[in-house]
Amino acid sequence: MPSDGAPPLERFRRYLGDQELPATPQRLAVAEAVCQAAGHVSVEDVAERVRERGVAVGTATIYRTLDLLVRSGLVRAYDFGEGFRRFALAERGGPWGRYVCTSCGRTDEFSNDRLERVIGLLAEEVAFRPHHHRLEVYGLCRACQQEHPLTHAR
Amino acid sequence: MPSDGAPPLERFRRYLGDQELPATPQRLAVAEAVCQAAGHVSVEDVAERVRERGVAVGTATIYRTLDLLVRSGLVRAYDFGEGFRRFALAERGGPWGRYVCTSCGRTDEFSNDRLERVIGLLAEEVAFRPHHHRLEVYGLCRACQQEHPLTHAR
DNA sequence: ATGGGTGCAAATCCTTTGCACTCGG
DNA sequence: CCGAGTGCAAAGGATTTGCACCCAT
Repeated sequence: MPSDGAPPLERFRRYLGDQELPATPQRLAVAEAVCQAAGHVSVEDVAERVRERGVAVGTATIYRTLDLLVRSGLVRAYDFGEGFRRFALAERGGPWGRYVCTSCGRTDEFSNDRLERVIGLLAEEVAFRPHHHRLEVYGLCRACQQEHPLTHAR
Repeated sequence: MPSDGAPPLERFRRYLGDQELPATPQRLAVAEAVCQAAGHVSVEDVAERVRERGVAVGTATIYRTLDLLVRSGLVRAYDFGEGFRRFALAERGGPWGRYVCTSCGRTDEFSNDRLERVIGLLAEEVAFRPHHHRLEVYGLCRACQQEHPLTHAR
């Protein structure tokens, strides 16, 4: 149910309406900040974006609104092991896989239909109904395969 | 290079030797606690296990030793979004996938050769050399598909 | 004696919570 | 006037760090 044809912000408005929650300027500003961001934003990123648009929103409200966005299914929370969470629009068809270089830390996103299909089939075998998934592949990126023979990162 | 035929503790000893680091009783106790644990242990779990064996180890040392274990490649750190990290032996052939029920929170581990092969092939296409990977599939477990039409969890 | 490892406690950092204030109805 | 949403600051938890102490070399 997280996705249909309407623009993200409109969907959020609708969600708020359904839940009998007021669509305050702060909530909309936070939602807009996350929706217009390219990748996975941190709470700090959101605060910065919101501030740039001239809207003052307290940290607590940002966290509370992100929670709403996640509950609404519009946004998804990620934990990349950085010690804090990131948030991103839960676009249907968006990338759900990442290559993480354990040497330089650089990451690259991807997604693949065949892989997705295999995952779905496997889930079906154990009667699990998948909603979405996330794959992290750790290893060495092209550049680091030649340099550093071995290094690690937090 | 994380895996060969030797028992885990022995490999850790070897790693410490290679790095010119002393194999102190605390380090070995922590390593043993993680190696003998069945699943993914938290720092608190480790502290408890170590204490049960009558060895006194400070929290800081547990964290420092876990860091060493991760660097050695023997142990892997996981972040299941619980707000703290878990650690587990990086066994070759161990499960690397998880079904996470977004309704009841229950998880189930798995791994699959075919899937692994597809992942390897995809990585090869972009010249990424995978070392290990982790797949998280979110959705509804068999039980929750019937009850709660929709619920969410942190 | 010397360098490193440890343990304790203080310090950090992200996130949540308590509470008084404000605004719209 | 009332209830909900906010912002601030304090609280909470996990993890890291500073520093004195202790041990093995």
